[in-house]
Amino acid sequence: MYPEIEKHISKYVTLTLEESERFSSILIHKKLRKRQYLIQEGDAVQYEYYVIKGCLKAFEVDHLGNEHIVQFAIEDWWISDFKAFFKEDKASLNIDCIEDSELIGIKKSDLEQLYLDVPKFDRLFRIKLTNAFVSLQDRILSSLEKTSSERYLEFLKTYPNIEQRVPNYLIANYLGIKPESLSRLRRQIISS
Amino acid sequence: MYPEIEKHISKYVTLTLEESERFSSILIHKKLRKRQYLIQEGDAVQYEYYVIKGCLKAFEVDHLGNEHIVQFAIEDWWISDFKAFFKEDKASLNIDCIEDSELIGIKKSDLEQLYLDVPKFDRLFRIKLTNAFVSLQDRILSSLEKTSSERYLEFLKTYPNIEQRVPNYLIANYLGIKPESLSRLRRQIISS
DNA sequence: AAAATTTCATAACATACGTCAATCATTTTA
DNA sequence: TAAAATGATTGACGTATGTTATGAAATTTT
Repeated sequence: MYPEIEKHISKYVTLTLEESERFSSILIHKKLRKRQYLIQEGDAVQYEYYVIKGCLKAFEVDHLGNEHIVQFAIEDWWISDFKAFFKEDKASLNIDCIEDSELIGIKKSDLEQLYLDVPKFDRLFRIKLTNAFVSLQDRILSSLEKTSSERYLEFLKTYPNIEQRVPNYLIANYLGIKPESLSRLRRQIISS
Repeated sequence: MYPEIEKHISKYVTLTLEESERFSSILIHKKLRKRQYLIQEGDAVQYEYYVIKGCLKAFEVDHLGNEHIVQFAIEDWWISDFKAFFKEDKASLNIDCIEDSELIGIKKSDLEQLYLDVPKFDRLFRIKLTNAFVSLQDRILSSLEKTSSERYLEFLKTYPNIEQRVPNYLIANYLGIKPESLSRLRRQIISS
Protein backbone atom coordinates (compact mmCIF):
# COMPACT_ATOMS: atom_id res chain seq x y z
CA MET A 1 0.00 0.00 0.00
CA TYR A 2 2.55 2.54 1.18
CA PRO A 3 5.97 1.22 0.20
CA GLU A 4 7.90 3.81 2.27
CA ILE A 5 6.41 2.85 5.62
CA GLU A 6 6.47 -0.87 4.78
CA LYS A 7 10.16 -0.60 4.10
CA HIS A 8 10.62 1.39 7.29
CA ILE A 9 8.88 -1.24 9.37
CA SER A 10 10.73 -4.12 7.77
CA LYS A 11 13.88 -2.73 9.42
CA TYR A 12 12.40 -3.79 12.76
CA VAL A 13 10.05 -6.74 12.19
CA THR A 14 9.13 -9.11 9.36
CA LEU A 15 5.47 -9.05 8.41
CA THR A 16 3.36 -11.66 6.68
CA LEU A 17 1.19 -10.50 3.80
CA GLU A 18 -1.81 -10.68 6.08
CA GLU A 19 -0.19 -8.62 8.83
CA SER A 20 0.93 -6.10 6.30
CA GLU A 21 -2.60 -5.72 4.97
CA ARG A 22 -4.02 -5.47 8.46
CA PHE A 23 -1.54 -2.69 9.15
CA SER A 24 -2.28 -0.84 5.91
CA SER A 25 -5.98 -0.91 6.69
CA ILE A 26 -5.56 1.45 9.63
CA LEU A 27 -3.33 3.96 7.88
CA ILE A 28 -4.59 7.27 6.60
CA HIS A 29 -2.91 9.46 4.03
CA LYS A 30 -2.54 13.19 4.46
CA LYS A 31 -1.25 15.90 2.14
CA LEU A 32 -0.38 19.34 3.47
CA ARG A 33 0.94 22.53 1.88
CA LYS A 34 3.84 24.61 3.11
CA ARG A 35 2.89 26.67 6.19
CA GLN A 36 -0.15 24.49 6.88
CA TYR A 37 -0.63 23.18 10.41
CA LEU A 38 -0.71 19.46 11.12
CA ILE A 39 -1.43 20.04 14.80
CA GLN A 40 -2.20 23.22 16.69
CA GLU A 41 -1.94 23.88 20.40
CA GLY A 42 -5.18 22.81 22.08
CA ASP A 43 -6.09 20.17 19.49
CA ALA A 44 -6.92 16.65 20.57
CA VAL A 45 -4.06 14.46 19.32
CA GLN A 46 -5.34 11.10 18.11
CA TYR A 47 -2.70 10.47 15.47
CA GLU A 48 0.99 10.02 15.09
CA TYR A 49 2.47 10.57 11.65
CA TYR A 50 5.15 9.08 9.46
CA VAL A 51 6.66 11.43 6.86
CA ILE A 52 6.66 10.10 3.30
CA LYS A 53 7.75 13.38 1.79
CA GLY A 54 8.40 16.90 2.96
CA CYS A 55 9.61 18.65 6.07
CA LEU A 56 7.84 19.74 9.26
CA LYS A 57 8.69 21.27 12.59
CA ALA A 58 7.19 20.79 16.04
CA PHE A 59 7.42 23.78 18.36
CA GLU A 60 6.13 25.20 21.59
CA VAL A 61 5.17 28.84 22.05
CA ASP A 62 6.39 30.18 25.39
CA HIS A 63 4.72 32.72 27.67
CA LEU A 64 6.43 35.56 25.77
CA GLY A 65 5.13 34.30 22.45
CA ASN A 66 8.47 32.97 21.27
CA GLU A 67 8.64 29.71 19.36
CA HIS A 68 10.98 26.89 20.41
CA ILE A 69 11.48 23.99 18.03
CA VAL A 70 11.67 20.53 19.63
CA GLN A 71 11.82 18.46 16.50
CA PHE A 72 12.13 18.55 12.76
CA ALA A 73 10.77 15.70 10.68
CA ILE A 74 11.83 14.81 7.17
CA GLU A 75 11.34 11.65 5.09
CA ASP A 76 11.31 8.47 7.24
CA TRP A 77 10.77 10.35 10.53
CA TRP A 78 7.78 10.14 12.84
CA ILE A 79 6.16 13.24 14.24
CA SER A 80 3.33 14.17 16.57
CA ASP A 81 2.78 15.90 19.86
CA PHE A 82 3.80 12.67 21.57
CA LYS A 83 3.07 13.94 25.04
CA ALA A 84 -0.55 14.62 24.10
CA PHE A 85 -0.71 11.50 21.96
CA PHE A 86 0.45 9.18 24.75
CA LYS A 87 -1.52 10.83 27.50
CA GLU A 88 -4.61 11.45 25.36
CA ASP A 89 -4.44 15.10 26.20
CA LYS A 90 -4.68 18.40 24.32
CA ALA A 91 -1.69 19.46 22.25
CA SER A 92 0.79 21.82 23.85
CA LEU A 93 2.87 21.79 20.69
CA ASN A 94 2.22 23.11 17.22
CA ILE A 95 3.38 21.27 14.13
CA ASP A 96 3.50 22.90 10.72
CA CYS A 97 4.97 22.27 7.32
CA ILE A 98 8.22 23.83 6.17
CA GLU A 99 7.62 22.25 2.74
CA ASP A 100 4.60 20.71 1.03
CA SER A 101 4.39 17.33 2.76
CA GLU A 102 2.85 13.89 2.54
CA LEU A 103 2.19 11.94 5.70
CA ILE A 104 0.80 8.64 6.88
CA GLY A 105 -1.28 8.86 10.02
CA ILE A 106 -2.04 6.15 12.58
CA LYS A 107 -4.83 6.59 15.08
CA LYS A 108 -4.02 5.67 18.67
CA SER A 109 -7.15 3.56 19.20
CA ASP A 110 -6.49 1.61 15.99
CA LEU A 111 -2.90 1.08 17.04
CA GLU A 112 -3.90 -0.29 20.42
CA GLN A 113 -6.32 -2.72 18.87
CA LEU A 114 -3.56 -3.74 16.50
CA TYR A 115 -1.23 -4.41 19.46
CA LEU A 116 -3.78 -6.84 20.85
CA ASP A 117 -4.38 -8.57 17.52
CA VAL A 118 -0.77 -8.70 16.36
CA PRO A 119 1.73 -8.58 19.25
CA LYS A 120 4.53 -8.04 16.76
CA PHE A 121 3.38 -4.44 16.40
CA ASP A 122 3.44 -4.00 20.13
CA ARG A 123 7.10 -5.00 20.03
CA LEU A 124 7.79 -2.73 17.06
CA PHE A 125 6.36 0.38 18.68
CA ARG A 126 8.01 -0.43 21.98
CA ILE A 127 11.36 -0.52 20.20
CA LYS A 128 10.57 2.79 18.56
CA LEU A 129 9.65 4.29 21.92
CA THR A 130 12.85 3.13 23.59
CA ASN A 131 14.85 4.48 20.65
CA ALA A 132 13.09 7.81 21.01
CA PHE A 133 13.79 7.82 24.74
CA VAL A 134 17.45 7.14 24.12
CA SER A 135 17.78 9.92 21.54
CA LEU A 136 16.23 12.41 23.92
CA GLN A 137 18.66 11.38 26.65
CA ASP A 138 21.56 11.67 24.22
CA ARG A 139 20.33 15.10 23.27
CA ILE A 140 20.30 16.21 26.91
CA LEU A 141 23.82 14.86 27.39
CA SER A 142 24.90 16.59 24.22
CA SER A 143 23.56 19.91 25.49
CA LEU A 144 25.49 19.41 28.74
CA GLU A 145 28.76 18.31 27.18
CA LYS A 146 29.14 20.00 23.86
CA THR A 147 29.72 23.48 22.53
CA SER A 148 27.19 25.09 20.21
CA SER A 149 29.29 24.42 17.15
CA GLU A 150 29.73 20.78 18.08
CA ARG A 151 25.97 20.52 18.47
CA TYR A 152 25.45 22.23 15.12
CA LEU A 153 27.67 19.68 13.38
CA GLU A 154 25.89 16.88 15.22
CA PHE A 155 22.56 18.29 14.08
CA LEU A 156 23.67 18.20 10.44
CA LYS A 157 24.41 14.50 10.84
CA THR A 158 21.07 13.80 12.50
CA TYR A 159 19.13 15.52 9.71
CA PRO A 160 21.08 14.83 6.52
CA ASN A 161 20.97 17.60 3.90
CA ILE A 162 18.53 19.59 5.96
CA GLU A 163 20.61 22.77 5.64
CA GLN A 164 19.45 23.00 2.03
CA ARG A 165 15.83 22.69 3.09
CA VAL A 166 15.46 24.60 6.34
CA PRO A 167 16.44 28.23 6.93
CA ASN A 168 19.33 28.74 9.33
CA TYR A 169 17.28 30.73 11.78
CA LEU A 170 15.10 27.67 12.40
CA ILE A 171 18.19 25.52 12.92
CA ALA A 172 19.48 28.14 15.38
CA ASN A 173 16.14 28.03 17.16
CA TYR A 174 16.33 24.24 17.47
CA LEU A 175 19.85 24.54 18.87
CA GLY A 176 18.73 27.13 21.39
CA ILE A 177 20.90 29.94 20.01
CA LYS A 178 20.24 33.10 17.98
CA PRO A 179 20.63 33.17 14.19
CA GLU A 180 23.42 35.75 14.55
CA SER A 181 25.33 33.33 16.76
CA LEU A 182 24.83 30.45 14.34
CA SER A 183 26.07 32.66 11.52
CA ARG A 184 29.25 33.39 13.50
CA LEU A 185 29.74 29.70 14.35
CA ARG A 186 29.35 28.76 10.71
CA ARG A 187 31.97 31.27 9.69
CA GLN A 188 34.41 29.90 12.26
CA ILE A 189 33.73 26.33 11.16
CA ILE A 190 34.31 27.16 7.50
CA SER A 191 37.54 29.03 8.20
CA SER A 192 39.01 26.16 10.22
CA MET B 1 7.55 -8.25 50.35
CA TYR B 2 8.74 -4.74 49.58
CA PRO B 3 5.96 -2.38 50.64
CA GLU B 4 7.55 0.68 48.97
CA ILE B 5 7.58 -0.72 45.46
CA GLU B 6 4.17 -2.40 45.90
CA LYS B 7 2.71 0.96 46.84
CA HIS B 8 4.48 2.57 43.91
CA ILE B 9 3.05 0.05 41.47
CA SER B 10 -0.45 0.28 42.87
CA LYS B 11 -0.52 3.86 41.58
CA TYR B 12 -0.58 2.41 38.06
CA VAL B 13 -2.20 -1.04 38.18
CA THR B 14 -4.07 -3.18 40.67
CA LEU B 15 -2.44 -6.52 41.41
CA THR B 16 -3.93 -9.72 42.72
CA LEU B 17 -2.12 -11.44 45.57
CA GLU B 18 -0.78 -13.96 43.11
CA GLU B 19 0.50 -11.32 40.68
CA SER B 20 2.08 -9.47 43.54
CA GLU B 21 3.92 -12.59 44.66
CA ARG B 22 5.00 -13.39 41.12
CA PHE B 23 6.42 -9.88 40.90
CA SER B 24 8.20 -10.06 44.24
CA SER B 25 9.84 -13.31 43.24
CA ILE B 26 11.94 -11.58 40.58
CA LEU B 27 13.07 -8.66 42.74
CA ILE B 28 16.50 -8.46 44.25
CA HIS B 29 17.54 -6.27 47.13
CA LYS B 30 20.73 -4.24 47.11
CA LYS B 31 22.41 -2.12 49.76
CA LEU B 32 25.18 0.30 48.86
CA ARG B 33 27.30 2.73 50.86
CA LYS B 34 27.94 6.36 50.03
CA ARG B 35 30.42 6.74 47.13
CA GLN B 36 29.88 3.15 46.03
CA TYR B 37 29.16 2.49 42.36
CA LEU B 38 25.93 0.86 41.27
CA ILE B 39 27.00 0.85 37.62
CA GLN B 40 30.31 1.76 36.01
CA GLU B 41 31.01 2.66 32.41
CA GLY B 42 31.61 -0.52 30.45
CA ASP B 43 29.51 -2.76 32.68
CA ALA B 44 26.82 -4.95 31.19
CA VAL B 45 23.50 -3.51 32.39
CA GLN B 46 21.00 -6.25 33.17
CA TYR B 47 19.08 -4.47 35.88
CA GLU B 48 17.01 -1.41 36.44
CA TYR B 49 16.61 -0.21 40.02
CA TYR B 50 13.92 1.30 42.20
CA VAL B 51 15.18 3.42 45.10
CA ILE B 52 13.77 2.47 48.52
CA LYS B 53 16.11 4.73 50.42
CA GLY B 54 19.03 6.98 49.65
CA CYS B 55 20.23 9.17 46.82
CA LEU B 56 22.20 8.40 43.66
CA LYS B 57 23.41 10.17 40.56
CA ALA B 58 23.87 8.97 36.99
CA PHE B 59 26.57 10.74 35.02
CA GLU B 60 28.63 10.56 31.88
CA VAL B 61 32.34 11.35 31.74
CA ASP B 62 33.20 13.38 28.63
CA HIS B 63 36.37 13.26 26.55
CA LEU B 64 38.00 15.83 28.82
CA GLY B 65 37.25 13.77 31.91
CA ASN B 66 34.47 16.06 33.15
CA GLU B 67 31.37 14.56 34.72
CA HIS B 68 27.89 15.49 33.52
CA ILE B 69 24.92 14.42 35.62
CA VAL B 70 21.88 13.22 33.67
CA GLN B 71 19.75 12.10 36.56
CA PHE B 72 19.44 12.04 40.31
CA ALA B 73 17.38 9.37 42.02
CA ILE B 74 15.88 9.55 45.48
CA GLU B 75 13.16 7.50 47.18
CA ASP B 76 10.47 6.30 44.72
CA TRP B 77 12.61 6.98 41.61
CA TRP B 78 13.92 4.46 39.11
CA ILE B 79 17.49 4.53 37.93
CA SER B 80 19.75 2.66 35.55
CA ASP B 81 21.75 3.27 32.42
CA PHE B 82 18.52 2.92 30.47
CA LYS B 83 20.19 3.20 27.09
CA ALA B 84 22.36 0.18 27.89
CA PHE B 85 19.51 -1.57 29.68
CA PHE B 86 17.11 -1.27 26.73
CA LYS B 87 19.65 -2.01 24.05
CA GLU B 88 21.45 -4.71 26.04
CA ASP B 89 24.68 -2.85 25.60
CA LYS B 90 27.60 -1.80 27.79
CA ALA B 91 27.07 1.12 30.14
CA SER B 92 28.17 4.53 28.95
CA LEU B 93 27.00 6.05 32.22
CA ASN B 94 28.26 5.71 35.76
CA ILE B 95 25.89 5.60 38.70
CA ASP B 96 27.06 6.08 42.26
CA CYS B 97 25.62 6.78 45.67
CA ILE B 98 25.47 10.24 47.18
CA GLU B 99 24.13 8.66 50.37
CA ASP B 100 24.00 5.10 51.72
CA SER B 101 21.19 3.60 49.65
CA GLU B 102 18.82 0.68 49.41
CA LEU B 103 17.58 -0.45 46.04
CA ILE B 104 15.33 -3.02 44.45
CA GLY B 105 16.66 -4.46 41.21
CA ILE B 106 14.76 -6.07 38.35
CA LYS B 107 16.53 -8.11 35.73
CA LYS B 108 15.60 -7.43 32.12
CA SER B 109 15.15 -11.09 31.19
CA ASP B 110 12.91 -11.69 34.22
CA LEU B 111 10.89 -8.63 33.36
CA GLU B 112 10.34 -9.77 29.79
CA GLN B 113 9.16 -13.17 30.92
CA LEU B 114 6.87 -11.38 33.36
CA TYR B 115 5.41 -9.32 30.50
CA LEU B 116 4.48 -12.51 28.70
CA ASP B 117 2.99 -14.16 31.79
CA VAL B 118 1.17 -11.12 33.16
CA PRO B 119 0.35 -8.54 30.46
CA LYS B 120 -0.59 -6.07 33.19
CA PHE B 121 3.11 -5.53 33.82
CA ASP B 122 3.71 -4.89 30.17
CA ARG B 123 1.18 -2.10 30.39
CA LEU B 124 2.71 -0.78 33.62
CA PHE B 125 6.22 -0.52 32.23
CA ARG B 126 4.98 0.94 28.98
CA ILE B 127 3.28 3.70 30.95
CA LYS B 128 6.48 4.29 32.86
CA LEU B 129 8.44 4.48 29.62
CA THR B 130 6.07 6.99 28.05
CA ASN B 131 6.20 9.07 31.23
CA ALA B 132 9.98 9.01 31.10
CA PHE B 133 9.92 10.02 27.43
CA VAL B 134 7.62 12.91 28.21
CA SER B 135 9.78 14.18 31.07
CA LEU B 136 12.85 14.15 28.87
CA GLN B 137 11.02 16.13 26.21
CA ASP B 138 9.80 18.59 28.84
CA ARG B 139 13.36 18.92 30.05
CA ILE B 140 14.58 19.77 26.56
CA LEU B 141 11.83 22.34 26.17
CA SER B 142 12.68 23.74 29.56
CA SER B 143 16.32 24.16 28.56
CA LEU B 144 15.21 25.99 25.41
CA GLU B 145 12.65 28.25 27.05
CA LYS B 146 13.77 28.99 30.54
CA THR B 147 16.53 30.91 32.26
CA SER B 148 18.94 29.12 34.55
CA SER B 149 17.21 30.38 37.66
CA GLU B 150 13.83 29.24 36.39
CA ARG B 151 15.33 25.84 35.74
CA TYR B 152 16.87 25.76 39.20
CA LEU B 153 13.49 26.44 40.81
CA GLU B 154 11.90 23.81 38.57
CA PHE B 155 14.60 21.35 39.63
CA LEU B 156 13.79 21.92 43.30
CA LYS B 157 10.18 20.99 42.58
CA THR B 158 11.18 17.87 40.64
CA TYR B 159 13.40 16.62 43.47
CA PRO B 160 11.70 17.73 46.71
CA ASN B 161 14.05 18.59 49.57
CA ILE B 162 17.05 17.50 47.57
CA GLU B 163 18.92 20.74 48.34
CA GLN B 164 19.43 19.44 51.88
CA ARG B 165 20.84 16.18 50.58
CA VAL B 166 22.91 17.04 47.53
CA PRO B 167 25.73 19.61 47.36
CA ASN B 168 25.01 22.62 45.21
CA TYR B 169 27.89 21.93 42.86
CA LEU B 170 26.18 18.70 41.80
CA ILE B 171 22.92 20.54 41.25
CA ALA B 172 24.81 23.10 39.16
CA ASN B 173 26.35 20.27 37.18
CA TYR B 174 22.91 18.77 36.50
CA LEU B 175 21.66 22.19 35.35
CA GLY B 176 24.65 22.59 33.05
CA ILE B 177 26.08 25.63 34.82
CA LYS B 178 29.07 26.23 37.10
CA PRO B 179 28.69 26.22 40.90
CA GLU B 180 29.77 29.88 40.97
CA SER B 181 26.90 30.74 38.64
CA LEU B 182 24.40 28.80 40.74
CA SER B 183 25.66 30.60 43.80
CA ARG B 184 25.00 33.94 42.08
CA LEU B 185 21.54 32.84 40.97
CA ARG B 186 20.67 31.71 44.48
CA ARG B 187 21.67 35.07 45.90
CA GLN B 188 19.50 36.87 43.34
CA ILE B 189 16.56 34.59 44.06
CA ILE B 190 16.83 35.13 47.83
CA SER B 191 17.10 38.91 47.50
CA SER B 192 13.99 39.13 45.31
C1' DA C 1 38.57 18.57 70.18
C1' DA C 2 41.67 19.24 66.46
C1' DA C 3 42.77 18.52 61.84
C1' DA C 4 41.50 17.65 57.35
C1' DT C 5 38.33 17.86 53.85
C1' DT C 6 34.40 19.42 51.62
C1' DT C 7 31.31 22.92 50.32
C1' DC C 8 29.91 27.55 49.44
C1' DA C 9 30.44 32.41 48.51
C1' DT C 10 32.68 36.21 46.54
C1' DA C 11 35.56 39.14 43.53
C1' DA C 12 38.05 40.40 39.27
C1' DC C 13 38.41 39.47 34.82
C1' DA C 14 37.58 36.80 30.25
C1' DT C 15 34.54 35.02 26.88
C1' DA C 16 30.49 33.44 24.48
C1' DC C 17 26.24 34.67 23.29
C1' DG C 18 22.29 38.03 23.06
C1' DT C 19 20.54 42.56 21.41
C1' DC C 20 19.93 46.05 18.24
C1' DA C 21 20.64 47.99 13.90
C1' DA C 22 22.08 48.21 9.20
C1' DT C 23 23.01 46.10 4.82
C1' DC C 24 22.82 42.91 1.13
C1' DA C 25 21.31 38.81 -1.40
C1' DT C 26 17.68 35.86 -2.53
C1' DT C 27 13.09 34.49 -3.09
C1' DT C 28 8.27 35.41 -3.44
C1' DT C 29 4.44 38.09 -4.74
C1' DA C 30 2.01 41.59 -7.20
C1' DT D 1 9.68 43.36 -14.13
C1' DA D 2 9.19 45.83 -9.97
C1' DA D 3 8.16 45.69 -5.27
C1' DA D 4 7.99 43.34 -1.14
C1' DA D 5 9.22 39.90 1.94
C1' DT D 6 12.53 36.76 3.63
C1' DG D 7 16.94 35.25 5.13
C1' DA D 8 21.91 35.79 6.11
C1' DT D 9 25.71 38.44 7.59
C1' DT D 10 28.21 41.85 10.09
C1' DG D 11 29.38 45.34 13.66
C1' DA D 12 29.00 47.67 18.15
C1' DC D 13 27.82 46.94 22.52
C1' DG D 14 25.50 44.70 26.78
C1' DT D 15 24.83 40.75 29.80
C1' DA D 16 25.19 36.20 31.65
C1' DT D 17 28.08 32.73 32.51
C1' DG D 18 32.86 30.75 32.72
C1' DT D 19 37.58 31.06 34.85
C1' DT D 20 40.69 31.66 38.37
C1' DA D 21 41.75 32.64 42.92
C1' DT D 22 40.82 33.22 47.79
C1' DG D 23 38.77 32.64 52.11
C1' DA D 24 35.15 31.29 55.26
C1' DA D 25 31.91 28.01 56.92
C1' DA D 26 30.36 23.48 57.52
C1' DT D 27 31.16 18.73 57.72
C1' DT D 28 33.80 14.63 58.22
C1' DT D 29 37.65 12.19 59.84
C1' DT D 30 41.26 11.35 63.01
